[in-house]
Amino acid sequence: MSLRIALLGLLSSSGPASGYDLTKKFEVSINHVWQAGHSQIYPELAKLAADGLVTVEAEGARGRKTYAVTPEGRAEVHRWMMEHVPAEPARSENALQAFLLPLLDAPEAVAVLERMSAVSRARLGHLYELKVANPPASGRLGVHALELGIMQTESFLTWATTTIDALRHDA
Amino acid sequence: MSLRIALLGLLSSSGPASGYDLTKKFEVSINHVWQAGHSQIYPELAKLAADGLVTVEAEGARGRKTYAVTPEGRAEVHRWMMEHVPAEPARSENALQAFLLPLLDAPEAVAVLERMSAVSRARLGHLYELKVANPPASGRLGVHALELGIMQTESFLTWATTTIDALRHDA
DNA sequence: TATCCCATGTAACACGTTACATGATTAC
DNA sequence: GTAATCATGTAACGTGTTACATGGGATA
Repeated sequence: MSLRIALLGLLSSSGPASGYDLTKKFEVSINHVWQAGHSQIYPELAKLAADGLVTVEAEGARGRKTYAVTPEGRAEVHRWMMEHVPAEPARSENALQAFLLPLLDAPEAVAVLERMSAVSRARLGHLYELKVANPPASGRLGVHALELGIMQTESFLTWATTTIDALRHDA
Repeated sequence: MSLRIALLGLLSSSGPASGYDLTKKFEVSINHVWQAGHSQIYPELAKLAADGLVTVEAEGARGRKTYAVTPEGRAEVHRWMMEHVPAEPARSENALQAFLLPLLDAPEAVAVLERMSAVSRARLGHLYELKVANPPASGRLGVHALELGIMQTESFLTWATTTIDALRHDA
Protein backbone atom coordinates (compact mmCIF):
# COMPACT_ATOMS: atom_id res chain seq x y z
CA MET A 1 0.00 0.00 0.00
CA SER A 2 2.60 2.54 1.04
CA LEU A 3 4.77 1.94 -1.98
CA ARG A 4 1.95 3.09 -4.23
CA ILE A 5 1.58 6.23 -2.17
CA ALA A 6 5.29 6.93 -2.34
CA LEU A 7 5.24 6.55 -6.13
CA LEU A 8 2.12 8.63 -6.55
CA GLY A 9 3.59 11.27 -4.26
CA LEU A 10 6.79 11.53 -6.25
CA LEU A 11 4.89 11.69 -9.52
CA SER A 12 2.55 14.33 -8.08
CA SER A 13 5.37 16.57 -7.09
CA SER A 14 7.94 16.09 -9.82
CA GLY A 15 5.79 15.46 -12.86
CA PRO A 16 5.89 12.50 -15.25
CA ALA A 17 8.72 10.01 -14.91
CA SER A 18 9.67 6.48 -15.89
CA GLY A 19 10.18 3.51 -13.62
CA TYR A 20 13.88 3.99 -14.09
CA ASP A 21 13.67 7.64 -13.03
CA LEU A 22 11.60 6.77 -10.02
CA THR A 23 14.06 4.11 -8.98
CA LYS A 24 16.81 6.72 -9.05
CA LYS A 25 14.70 9.23 -7.16
CA PHE A 26 14.10 6.67 -4.45
CA GLU A 27 17.83 6.25 -4.07
CA VAL A 28 18.61 9.91 -3.64
CA SER A 29 15.63 11.33 -1.82
CA ILE A 30 12.90 9.23 -0.35
CA ASN A 31 15.29 6.41 0.41
CA HIS A 32 15.81 7.28 4.06
CA VAL A 33 12.07 7.12 4.51
CA TRP A 34 10.93 4.36 2.21
CA GLN A 35 13.21 2.01 0.29
CA ALA A 36 12.34 0.22 -2.92
CA GLY A 37 14.27 -1.27 -5.78
CA HIS A 38 13.31 -1.47 -9.42
CA SER A 39 12.02 -5.02 -9.04
CA GLN A 40 9.30 -3.69 -6.79
CA ILE A 41 8.71 -0.44 -8.63
CA TYR A 42 8.07 -1.77 -12.14
CA PRO A 43 5.30 -4.18 -11.19
CA GLU A 44 3.73 -1.58 -8.90
CA LEU A 45 3.61 0.98 -11.70
CA ALA A 46 1.89 -1.59 -13.90
CA LYS A 47 -0.72 -2.12 -11.18
CA LEU A 48 -1.19 1.61 -10.69
CA ALA A 49 -1.81 1.95 -14.42
CA ALA A 50 -4.28 -0.94 -14.35
CA ASP A 51 -6.11 0.82 -11.49
CA GLY A 52 -6.22 4.13 -13.35
CA LEU A 53 -4.11 6.02 -10.82
CA VAL A 54 -1.38 6.70 -13.36
CA THR A 55 -1.31 6.66 -17.16
CA VAL A 56 1.43 5.82 -19.61
CA GLU A 57 1.92 9.27 -21.02
CA ALA A 58 4.56 8.36 -23.56
CA GLU A 59 6.68 5.47 -24.76
CA GLY A 60 10.19 6.44 -25.73
CA ALA A 61 13.37 4.78 -26.87
CA ARG A 62 14.49 1.48 -25.34
CA GLY A 63 10.96 0.70 -24.23
CA ARG A 64 10.97 3.65 -21.85
CA LYS A 65 7.52 4.38 -20.47
CA THR A 66 6.73 7.72 -18.96
CA TYR A 67 4.06 7.64 -16.29
CA ALA A 68 1.90 10.54 -15.16
CA VAL A 69 -0.49 10.73 -12.21
CA THR A 70 -4.18 10.98 -12.92
CA PRO A 71 -6.58 13.08 -10.82
CA GLU A 72 -7.66 9.81 -9.17
CA GLY A 73 -4.04 9.20 -8.27
CA ARG A 74 -3.73 12.60 -6.64
CA ALA A 75 -6.95 12.02 -4.76
CA GLU A 76 -5.62 8.69 -3.52
CA VAL A 77 -2.51 10.30 -2.01
CA HIS A 78 -4.57 13.06 -0.49
CA ARG A 79 -6.97 10.61 1.07
CA TRP A 80 -4.12 8.51 2.45
CA MET A 81 -2.42 11.53 3.96
CA MET A 82 -5.58 12.80 5.61
CA GLU A 83 -7.13 9.53 6.72
CA HIS A 84 -4.49 6.89 7.14
CA VAL A 85 -3.12 6.66 10.66
CA PRO A 86 0.42 5.39 10.27
CA ALA A 87 1.20 2.05 11.84
CA GLU A 88 4.19 2.60 14.07
CA PRO A 89 7.20 0.67 12.88
CA ALA A 90 7.78 -1.51 15.95
CA ARG A 91 10.31 -3.63 14.15
CA SER A 92 13.81 -2.27 14.41
CA GLU A 93 16.98 -4.31 14.63
CA ASN A 94 18.63 -1.45 16.48
CA ALA A 95 15.91 -1.49 19.10
CA LEU A 96 16.11 -5.27 19.33
CA GLN A 97 19.81 -5.08 20.05
CA ALA A 98 19.08 -2.40 22.63
CA PHE A 99 16.49 -4.69 24.17
CA LEU A 100 18.86 -7.63 24.42
CA LEU A 101 21.82 -5.59 25.65
CA PRO A 102 21.53 -6.93 29.23
CA LEU A 103 22.44 -10.38 27.92
CA LEU A 104 25.98 -9.08 27.38
CA ASP A 105 28.55 -8.13 29.97
CA ALA A 106 29.35 -4.43 30.32
CA PRO A 107 32.41 -4.22 28.03
CA GLU A 108 30.63 -6.15 25.29
CA ALA A 109 27.57 -3.94 25.59
CA VAL A 110 29.76 -0.85 25.33
CA ALA A 111 31.36 -2.25 22.19
CA VAL A 112 27.95 -2.81 20.62
CA LEU A 113 26.82 0.69 21.54
CA GLU A 114 29.95 2.20 20.10
CA ARG A 115 29.43 0.38 16.83
CA MET A 116 25.84 1.66 16.76
CA SER A 117 27.08 5.19 17.42
CA ALA A 118 29.55 5.02 14.57
CA VAL A 119 26.83 3.89 12.17
CA SER A 120 24.53 6.65 13.37
CA ARG A 121 27.17 9.34 13.00
CA ALA A 122 27.69 8.19 9.41
CA ARG A 123 23.95 8.33 8.80
CA LEU A 124 23.79 11.79 10.30
CA GLY A 125 26.56 12.93 7.99
CA HIS A 126 24.63 11.56 5.05
CA LEU A 127 21.48 13.38 6.10
CA TYR A 128 23.38 16.66 6.49
CA GLU A 129 24.71 16.25 2.97
CA LEU A 130 21.17 15.79 1.71
CA LYS A 131 20.16 18.93 3.55
CA VAL A 132 22.95 20.96 2.01
CA ALA A 133 22.20 19.55 -1.45
CA ASN A 134 18.46 20.22 -1.06
CA PRO A 135 18.25 23.51 0.79
CA PRO A 136 15.06 23.86 2.83
CA ALA A 137 12.87 25.64 0.36
CA SER A 138 9.35 25.18 1.59
CA GLY A 139 7.15 23.32 -0.82
CA ARG A 140 9.94 20.93 -1.64
CA LEU A 141 8.95 17.34 -0.95
CA GLY A 142 11.02 15.81 1.80
CA VAL A 143 12.21 18.83 3.79
CA HIS A 144 10.23 17.90 6.86
CA ALA A 145 11.20 14.26 6.68
CA LEU A 146 14.84 15.27 6.50
CA GLU A 147 14.53 17.35 9.66
CA LEU A 148 12.78 14.44 11.33
CA GLY A 149 15.50 12.02 10.29
CA ILE A 150 18.19 14.31 11.66
CA MET A 151 16.42 14.77 14.98
CA GLN A 152 15.75 11.06 15.37
CA THR A 153 19.32 10.14 14.58
CA GLU A 154 20.62 12.74 17.01
CA SER A 155 18.36 11.44 19.74
CA PHE A 156 19.53 7.91 19.04
CA LEU A 157 23.12 9.09 19.45
CA THR A 158 22.25 10.79 22.72
CA TRP A 159 20.72 7.57 23.98
CA ALA A 160 23.79 5.56 22.97
CA THR A 161 26.17 7.99 24.66
CA THR A 162 24.11 8.13 27.84
CA THR A 163 23.89 4.36 27.98
CA ILE A 164 27.63 3.94 27.43
CA ASP A 165 28.30 6.30 30.32
CA ALA A 166 25.88 4.45 32.56
CA LEU A 167 27.48 1.09 31.75
CA ARG A 168 30.95 2.46 32.40
CA HIS A 169 29.83 3.70 35.83
CA ASP A 170 28.28 0.35 36.68
CA ALA A 171 31.47 -1.50 35.82
CA MET B 1 16.38 -14.03 11.20
CA SER B 2 15.62 -11.43 13.87
CA LEU B 3 12.57 -13.26 15.11
CA ARG B 4 14.72 -16.23 16.08
CA ILE B 5 17.04 -13.92 17.94
CA ALA B 6 14.17 -12.31 19.79
CA LEU B 7 12.84 -15.72 20.82
CA LEU B 8 16.25 -17.03 21.83
CA GLY B 9 16.87 -13.82 23.77
CA LEU B 10 13.65 -14.11 25.73
CA LEU B 11 14.28 -17.77 26.47
CA SER B 12 17.85 -16.98 27.53
CA SER B 13 16.75 -14.41 30.02
CA SER B 14 13.53 -15.77 31.41
CA GLY B 15 14.08 -19.51 31.29
CA PRO B 16 11.96 -22.17 29.59
CA ALA B 17 8.61 -21.19 28.17
CA SER B 18 5.98 -22.36 25.73
CA GLY B 19 4.98 -20.77 22.45
CA TYR B 20 1.92 -19.44 24.18
CA ASP B 21 3.99 -17.86 26.96
CA LEU B 22 6.33 -16.31 24.43
CA THR B 23 3.43 -14.88 22.48
CA LYS B 24 2.21 -13.21 25.68
CA LYS B 25 5.68 -11.95 26.52
CA PHE B 26 5.94 -10.39 23.10
CA GLU B 27 2.73 -8.51 23.75
CA VAL B 28 3.78 -7.04 27.06
CA SER B 29 7.48 -6.45 26.70
CA ILE B 30 9.34 -6.79 23.46
CA ASN B 31 6.34 -5.66 21.47
CA HIS B 32 7.44 -2.06 21.07
CA VAL B 33 10.69 -3.31 19.56
CA TRP B 34 9.72 -6.39 17.61
CA GLN B 35 6.19 -7.58 16.97
CA ALA B 36 5.15 -11.13 16.30
CA GLY B 37 1.96 -13.12 16.66
CA HIS B 38 1.53 -16.76 17.50
CA SER B 39 1.19 -17.74 13.85
CA GLN B 40 4.79 -16.68 13.35
CA ILE B 41 6.11 -17.86 16.70
CA TYR B 42 4.95 -21.49 16.61
CA PRO B 43 6.57 -22.37 13.27
CA GLU B 44 9.73 -20.51 14.23
CA LEU B 45 10.05 -22.48 17.46
CA ALA B 46 9.71 -25.69 15.48
CA LYS B 47 12.53 -24.57 13.20
CA LEU B 48 14.69 -23.57 16.15
CA ALA B 49 14.17 -27.03 17.62
CA ALA B 50 15.04 -28.64 14.30
CA ASP B 51 18.23 -26.56 14.23
CA GLY B 52 19.17 -27.57 17.76
CA LEU B 53 19.00 -24.02 19.16
CA VAL B 54 16.20 -24.92 21.53
CA THR B 55 14.91 -28.21 22.91
CA VAL B 56 11.45 -29.33 23.94
CA GLU B 57 12.08 -29.63 27.64
CA ALA B 58 8.65 -30.89 28.59
CA GLU B 59 5.24 -31.62 27.14
CA GLY B 60 2.39 -30.75 29.45
CA ALA B 61 -1.36 -30.72 29.40
CA ARG B 62 -3.24 -29.56 26.33
CA GLY B 63 -0.26 -30.30 24.12
CA ARG B 64 1.76 -27.60 25.82
CA LYS B 65 5.44 -27.74 24.88
CA THR B 66 8.03 -26.05 27.02
CA TYR B 67 11.09 -24.90 25.14
CA ALA B 68 14.54 -24.25 26.60
CA VAL B 69 17.58 -22.65 24.93
CA THR B 70 20.56 -24.85 24.25
CA PRO B 71 24.15 -23.61 24.57
CA GLU B 72 24.18 -23.33 20.76
CA GLY B 73 21.14 -21.09 21.02
CA ARG B 74 22.86 -18.82 23.53
CA ALA B 75 25.94 -18.69 21.33
CA GLU B 76 23.76 -17.72 18.36
CA VAL B 77 22.30 -14.71 20.20
CA HIS B 78 25.70 -13.68 21.42
CA ARG B 79 27.17 -13.87 17.95
CA TRP B 80 24.30 -11.87 16.49
CA MET B 81 24.65 -9.19 19.13
CA MET B 82 28.39 -8.84 18.64
CA GLU B 83 28.62 -9.23 14.87
CA HIS B 84 25.39 -8.26 13.23
CA VAL B 85 25.25 -4.62 12.18
CA PRO B 86 21.58 -3.69 12.31
CA ALA B 87 19.97 -2.65 9.05
CA GLU B 88 18.39 0.72 9.67
CA PRO B 89 14.64 0.58 9.33
CA ALA B 90 14.17 3.08 6.48
CA ARG B 91 10.56 2.15 6.09
CA SER B 92 8.26 4.15 8.29
CA GLU B 93 4.76 5.28 7.44
CA ASN B 94 5.20 8.24 9.78
CA ALA B 95 8.30 9.35 7.94
CA LEU B 96 6.56 8.85 4.61
CA GLN B 97 3.73 11.12 5.70
CA ALA B 98 6.34 13.61 6.86
CA PHE B 99 8.00 13.37 3.47
CA LEU B 100 4.79 14.00 1.56
CA LEU B 101 3.56 16.78 3.85
CA PRO B 102 4.37 19.51 1.27
CA LEU B 103 1.68 18.04 -1.00
CA LEU B 104 -0.91 19.38 1.45
CA ASP B 105 -1.87 22.96 2.16
CA ALA B 106 -0.83 24.38 5.52
CA PRO B 107 -4.04 23.74 7.51
CA GLU B 108 -4.22 20.17 6.24
CA ALA B 109 -0.59 19.58 7.12
CA VAL B 110 -1.18 20.93 10.61
CA ALA B 111 -4.13 18.57 11.03
CA VAL B 112 -1.97 15.61 10.02
CA LEU B 113 0.79 16.66 12.40
CA GLU B 114 -1.66 17.07 15.24
CA ARG B 115 -3.02 13.60 14.68
CA MET B 116 0.54 12.24 14.70
CA SER B 117 1.21 14.10 17.94
CA ALA B 118 -1.83 12.62 19.59
CA VAL B 119 -0.77 9.10 18.63
CA SER B 120 2.75 9.75 19.90
CA ARG B 121 1.56 11.11 23.21
CA ALA B 122 -0.50 7.95 23.66
CA ARG B 123 2.52 5.84 22.83
CA LEU B 124 4.62 7.80 25.27
CA GLY B 125 2.05 7.21 27.97
CA HIS B 126 2.15 3.51 27.25
CA LEU B 127 5.94 3.44 27.47
CA TYR B 128 5.88 5.28 30.79
CA GLU B 129 3.46 2.70 32.12
CA LEU B 130 5.85 -0.05 31.06
CA LYS B 131 8.63 1.79 32.85
CA VAL B 132 6.68 2.04 36.05
CA ALA B 133 5.61 -1.59 35.83
CA ASN B 134 9.18 -2.73 35.08
CA PRO B 135 11.36 -0.55 37.28
CA PRO B 136 14.83 -0.02 35.86
CA ALA B 137 16.67 -2.82 37.57
CA SER B 138 19.84 -3.30 35.63
CA GLY B 139 20.15 -6.76 34.17
CA ARG B 140 16.49 -6.76 33.25
CA LEU B 141 16.00 -7.32 29.55
CA GLY B 142 14.47 -4.34 27.86
CA VAL B 143 15.41 -1.46 30.18
CA HIS B 144 17.63 0.18 27.60
CA ALA B 145 15.17 -0.32 24.77
CA LEU B 146 12.49 1.30 26.88
CA GLU B 147 14.65 4.38 27.46
CA LEU B 148 15.38 4.48 23.74
CA GLY B 149 11.71 4.23 22.85
CA ILE B 150 10.87 7.07 25.21
CA MET B 151 13.61 9.32 23.85
CA GLN B 152 12.68 8.60 20.24
CA THR B 153 9.02 9.27 20.85
CA GLU B 154 9.82 12.49 22.66
CA SER B 155 12.02 13.66 19.81
CA PHE B 156 9.28 12.81 17.34
CA LEU B 157 6.89 14.96 19.36
CA THR B 158 9.39 17.81 19.40
CA TRP B 159 9.68 17.57 15.63
CA ALA B 160 5.91 17.60 15.20
CA THR B 161 5.48 20.61 17.47
CA THR B 162 8.28 22.55 15.78
CA THR B 163 6.86 21.78 12.36
CA ILE B 164 3.35 22.82 13.36
CA ASP B 165 4.71 26.14 14.61
CA ALA B 166 6.67 26.70 11.40
CA LEU B 167 3.62 25.97 9.26
CA ARG B 168 1.48 28.33 11.33
CA HIS B 169 4.00 31.11 10.85
CA ASP B 170 4.16 30.51 7.09
CA ALA B 171 0.39 30.70 6.79
C1' DT C 1 -23.44 -27.23 30.13
C1' DA C 2 -21.78 -23.17 28.46
C1' DT C 3 -18.23 -19.94 28.32
C1' DC C 4 -13.72 -18.42 28.77
C1' DC C 5 -8.93 -19.06 28.59
C1' DC C 6 -5.17 -22.20 27.42
C1' DA C 7 -2.69 -24.03 23.61
C1' DT C 8 -1.30 -25.23 19.02
C1' DG C 9 -1.28 -25.25 14.52
C1' DT C 10 -2.17 -24.30 8.96
C1' DA C 11 -3.35 -21.60 4.71
C1' DA C 12 -3.80 -17.71 1.75
C1' DC C 13 -2.13 -13.66 0.69
C1' DA C 14 0.79 -9.36 0.61
C1' DC C 15 5.13 -7.38 0.71
C1' DG C 16 10.23 -7.27 0.12
C1' DT C 17 14.94 -8.98 -1.39
C1' DT C 18 18.07 -11.12 -4.35
C1' DA C 19 19.23 -12.99 -8.37
C1' DC C 20 18.41 -13.91 -13.09
C1' DA C 21 17.65 -12.29 -17.82
C1' DT C 22 17.53 -9.31 -21.80
C1' DG C 23 18.47 -5.79 -24.94
C1' DA C 24 19.15 -0.72 -26.78
C1' DT C 25 21.99 3.42 -26.86
C1' DT C 26 25.89 6.31 -25.91
C1' DA C 27 30.63 7.52 -25.23
C1' DC C 28 35.25 6.30 -25.67
C1' DG D 1 34.09 -2.63 -30.84
C1' DT D 2 33.45 -2.57 -26.16
C1' DA D 3 32.17 -0.86 -21.89
C1' DA D 4 28.98 1.86 -19.27
C1' DT D 5 24.52 3.34 -18.66
C1' DC D 6 19.69 3.28 -19.85
C1' DA D 7 15.63 0.58 -19.37
C1' DT D 8 12.50 -3.12 -18.35
C1' DG D 9 11.05 -7.03 -16.68
C1' DT D 10 10.49 -12.11 -14.10
C1' DA D 11 11.33 -15.82 -10.60
C1' DA D 12 12.49 -17.77 -6.25
C1' DC D 13 12.59 -17.17 -1.80
C1' DG D 14 11.88 -15.27 2.90
C1' DT D 15 9.12 -12.78 6.08
C1' DG D 16 4.81 -10.94 7.94
C1' DT D 17 -0.48 -10.56 8.38
C1' DT D 18 -5.03 -12.26 8.61
C1' DA D 19 -8.11 -15.67 8.83
C1' DC D 20 -9.35 -20.34 9.54
C1' DA D 21 -9.45 -24.49 12.41
C1' DT D 22 -9.32 -27.42 16.42
C1' DG D 23 -9.64 -29.02 20.95
C1' DG D 24 -8.56 -29.52 26.25
C1' DG D 25 -9.34 -27.69 30.93
C1' DA D 26 -11.30 -24.68 34.38
C1' DT D 27 -15.08 -22.12 36.32
C1' DA D 28 -19.60 -20.43 36.95
